[in-house]
This record gives sequence, structure tokens and C-alpha cells, in this order.
Amino acid sequence: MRRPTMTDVAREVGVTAKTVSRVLNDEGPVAVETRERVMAAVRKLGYQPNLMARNMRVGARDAAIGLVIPEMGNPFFGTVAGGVEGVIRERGLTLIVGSSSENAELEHSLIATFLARRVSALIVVPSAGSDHRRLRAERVAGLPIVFLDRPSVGLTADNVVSANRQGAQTGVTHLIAHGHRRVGFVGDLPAALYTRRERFQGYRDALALAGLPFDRALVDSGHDQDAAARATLRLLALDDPPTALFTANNLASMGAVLALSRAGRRDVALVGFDDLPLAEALDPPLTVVAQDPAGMAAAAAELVLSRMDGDRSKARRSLVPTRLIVRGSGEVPAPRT
Amino acid sequence: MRRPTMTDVAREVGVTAKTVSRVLNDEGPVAVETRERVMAAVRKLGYQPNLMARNMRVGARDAAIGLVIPEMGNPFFGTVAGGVEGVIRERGLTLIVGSSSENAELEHSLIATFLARRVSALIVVPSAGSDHRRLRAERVAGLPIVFLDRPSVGLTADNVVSANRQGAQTGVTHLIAHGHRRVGFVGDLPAALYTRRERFQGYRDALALAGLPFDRALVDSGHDQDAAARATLRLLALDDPPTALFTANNLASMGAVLALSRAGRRDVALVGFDDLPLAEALDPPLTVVAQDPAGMAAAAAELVLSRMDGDRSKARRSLVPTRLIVRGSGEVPAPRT
DNA sequence: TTGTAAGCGTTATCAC
DNA sequence: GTGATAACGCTTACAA
Repeated sequence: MRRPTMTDVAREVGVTAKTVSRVLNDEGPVAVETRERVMAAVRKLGYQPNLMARNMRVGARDAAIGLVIPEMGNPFFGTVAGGVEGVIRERGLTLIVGSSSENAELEHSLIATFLARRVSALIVVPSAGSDHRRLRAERVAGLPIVFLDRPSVGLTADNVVSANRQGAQTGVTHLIAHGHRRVGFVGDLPAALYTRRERFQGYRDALALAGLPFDRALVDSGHDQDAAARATLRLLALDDPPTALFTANNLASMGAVLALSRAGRRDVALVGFDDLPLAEALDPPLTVVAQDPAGMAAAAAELVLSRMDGDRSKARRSLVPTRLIVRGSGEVPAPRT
Repeated sequence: MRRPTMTDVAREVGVTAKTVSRVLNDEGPVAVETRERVMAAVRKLGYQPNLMARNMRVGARDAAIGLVIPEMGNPFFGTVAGGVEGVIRERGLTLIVGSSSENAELEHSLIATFLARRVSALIVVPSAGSDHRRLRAERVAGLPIVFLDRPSVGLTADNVVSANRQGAQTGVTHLIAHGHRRVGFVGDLPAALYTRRERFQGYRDALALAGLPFDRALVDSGHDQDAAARATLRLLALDDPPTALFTANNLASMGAVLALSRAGRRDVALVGFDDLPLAEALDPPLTVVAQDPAGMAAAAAELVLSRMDGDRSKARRSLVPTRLIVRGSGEVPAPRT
């Protein structure tokens, strides 16, 4: 029992496939009566158009957008994926996703698969160490490519990133404003990661702006929650420990929160980059520099759509603002000396 | 500048397209020398096979799996998506996702789009109120369809769900074991949702097993975090309030944690269904009945693959076990009377 | 208002 | 070992 095709519908009605096509696509003139008979046959046969065939017309592209993110379980990237899908669906586009696990090779192979499918556009969150030189030909050929959260490497293309440096500066300045003169930095790894570097710069900017010295001993890192917790403990165990901490991403924040909570240290101020679901319920509630994943996704998707609509202007970098959310942990005052 | 096709490669080498196809698919006999010349031409022209065309052969299906989840930003479903992708990628399948926002109509339209693309299989987390009768024909035609987290409605098909009832019973029994005789239930909405109903049954099972009376006044609900927080406060404001709470999903847990933390109520025991990222860092750390989203995703994906491999046995229901994680909030003892 | 012919890029079938 | 031809289901261009 073959699935009915357009030709089957046409035969049923006694017209030709093209007429059925016209009815289904609301295109060109079709007699009212013909239209009705076609629709009836469509229902009777349970006909469903085959998108694969439709997408395969002369040089046409698949009505889908390929999205590569590091990890789907991470709410930040999950929200990004949802945001992209919400925007493109209005245009009848479908979302194809793959997760790279922060692995440049996997990222590359996902991109290759998406290109082989002839997706209409590509949105990529680059992994550390990936290189996008190979995408040059695609870009030249007019394929819209937008890099999200982290900029492209070796390729001039559209980028949508958070205002990492400014946001981090705001967060650290907030701590300094509460009297802290020794502010620790807990970052993620690898330290070469774009977001990590930018936020670290913001941290240094804030110190410089306040006339505070930079002390390399106050900088530590961990590549996951537990490692960040250990980094936090190392900082607190210094001879001249920090009285406040700035955590440069959500895993670092979670690690620091955990470490402080276990150690019963409520005297250490903490501002985290990127918001957490339960931030408000922590004790003290966590002050954060919140990113806007949905906003970033929307910006990237809109950019992609405008490129698909023929916008050939030169590559843009869109900086999505962050927002300081004051909740308590960042307002713990510095101890008197 | 057209993108090179198989025919272009063939012309370059002086063979026919079929030979190129044979080389690329390691199929049939090809002379070593021919193979090498083909590969050289592929590299020279930068040829990339067109998956759209490949997938469109006689009655063939798209090498992709359609996944419908309620919301991508929710780590539970994000993890599910990641888990599915990880398993199917090994088989060269691609993931196509859509989020239904718990809306039956949107769910239906996503499914229709996926069917139109002729996906190789469908994995669906049903929304409340959706009906899957229309998928009967697809199932009969042999399309693998697996329902995840919540069972199908109006259609006998494969299901993968958490051991909701047993898990909830375990959680509530745990509270009772710590001396609580009035245990409140904070659920999500709508109350007709499968998971909510099952967990509620588990709650009642635990009460019955312990010989405790069921008190409808101890049951409240909210459809999001804030509503759950308000529900929590309503329960605590009762004349004869609960001394322990069981929250039936992660939003309810977050709401309850928030409400208790704001009210400074550390004397109320709490066990939540579904784990939270920061559960350990809460004060007290949150005891939960953890689900296994990655395990569920893997089970669903494996089931789909086995169906694709021709397994025609009758529809299965797979119950994925939950796990009680003791952290502190569930062990707050009941006050003496 | 409708039909005809051709083609998208690949693979199946069968012949050489 | 390799080629010729047809086919997948649809749309475009042109003709009637």
C-alpha cells in the first residue's frame, strides 16, 4: 500500500498533478469547482505532500535551519534552541539540531551533515578550538551563517554575543562598591574560551577603574561544578583571601555556591555571570549578571531570516546586553579592617 | 556557480554517475584505479553529496528522527533531546525537534510537519489534551512511534515513562518514616496531566500503606513556580497545616523551596519529584525522587532503532526507575506533639 | 483555467 | 567492472 502522491490525487479527480499542486499552494488561477474536487480527493486519499520532494526542486534548499549547540541539557542552550525554533517556525522552517559536546571535530561533522542536507541556514555556537575557514565557500555562495554566544574563528561572519566584558565589569564593580578590595575570579576552562577571556577582561577593567591592583593569586578555575567548588575553597584558603567572588559562568557559580554553603561561609560576597533557576531560593539569594538567551536566539534567528531575504550587507556583530539582578549575595559588605 | 553534483564528478573522471555513487557508498565492485580517480575528482571539485536527493529515492524515508517536546529550555526535556540525539547519531540519523509549549494543536502541527518530511521515526512527549488517533495509519504503515514521559492517547504504541507512582510513593513514605502524619501535596496543573495523576496516586498509596487518612485540604497546585509558591503558603496557613510537603514536579519544588526560604520555615520537611541542578546547595539541601531523563531518552531511542530494524512485536511500555536522593530537606523530623 | 515537458540529484535494475 | 535508463514526487516554464 503505497502512500498516495500528487499524481494519485490528480488521477482521482481527473486532472493533472500540476493542478493539484496549484490548489495546494494557492498559486495561479484554479476554478472553484476544481479546487473543491481536489480538496475532497486529498481528504479521501489521506494525501500528505512530500516535503523532501518539494525541497528538492532546482537548486532549492531544505526548509530547515541547522543549529549546533554544545549541550542540550544546559538550560542556557536549551533556551537558545527554543528561541530559534519559535522564530523560524513562523516562516515555515524546521529546526535541525546537534550537540557538539564542546568538541570541535563533532561540531565540524554536524555542520557537514547539515550542509549535506542543504539546510537554508546555519546557526553555530562554536566549540573551543574549532575553526570555520572551511565555511568560507558556503558563505560566499550565499548561505546565511550566524555564530552565537562565541564568535567565528577564521571566518568573517555574523555574530551574536552577550556583552560579556561590560557585564562582568558591572558585576565586579558592584562588589567593589560594597567595599570589597580583594575580589576573587572563578572561571571556567579552557581559559582560552572566548566568553571566559572577555569576562576576565571585564573583571580586570573593573579593578583598574577602581584603582585596585590585579593579583594573579585571586584567579582560579574549574571545568565543572565540583572543580569550581574546589577552586573556590583554594581561594578562600589563601593567606590573604578574597572577601568577594566573581564567578564567570553558571557552572562556576553553582560550584561556588555549593562550596560556600558547605563551608557555612555567609560572609563572602558573590556575584555570578549568567542567571540560575533557583538563584532566588539560595541563602543568601544569588546576585547575578543575567544573560538573555532568548534574546540572543531571537537576534540570531532574525538575522538569519533577513539574510535569507537577501540582505547582503556586511557581517554584523550584535552585542546582547546583560542585566545585573540584585538579590543579596552580591551585597554582603566587606569586613571592616 | 552551481554546486557540483555527482554527474559533474562523473564527467570529470570520464565515468558515469552510478560509478561515482558506487565509490561513495562502498557498494559493488569498483576498480581500484577508478576509485582513486573518483576520490581525486571529489576533492578537486569540493563535491558534497546531496542528502535531500539521496533520501528521496523510491519510497525512502528521511534519515531523521522527529522529536516533539514541551519546552527546550527545561533541562529535563533538554537532556531528553540530547540523549536521543546521542543514540541516533551513531546510526547516521539526524534530530529534528519542535517544542509544543504543552499545546495540543501545536503538537499536532509539528507532527504533521515531521510526517510531511517523511522522518524515519517519531518520538513524542504528548501535551495534555492531545489525541493520537490520527497516527494510527502511520503506525500501521510501519512508522516507529514512541511516546515519552507520558503515554499516548487513543493509540496503542510504545511508551517510555518514569516509575511515577512508585517513585512518589517512595518519597512520601520517606517523609512518613520521619514522623510526619500530615503531608501536603503540591502538584502541577492541569491536574489531569498523566504524570500529575500518577504521582498523586503514589502519594495516596503511601498514605494508605501507613494507615494515614487522606485529607483533600492538604492538596494544592500551581502551574508555574510562583503559583506553586503561593500554593505552598496556602497549605502552611491552614488551621491544621502539614508538617511536610511532597512536590510533584520540579516547578512545584522550586516554588515550595522559594516559599519556605522566604518564610524562613526550616521546620517543614520537603521531598520533591525530579532533581534540580542546585538541590545540593539549598538550605537545607533538597531531598528528591530523581528521574532519569537520559535513561528515558536512551530507552526511547533504542526502541525506535529496534523498530526501524524490523522489530514488529507488540507495543511495549517501559518503566524507567526513579531514585531517592537523600540530602536533608526530607529528613527534617516532625515536630513533637 | 488547465496541461505538457523537463528537470532537481540520487539510486535500482538490468544489461553489457 | 561499468553504463544506460528509469524512477522518486514535486515545481517551473511554457503552451494551449
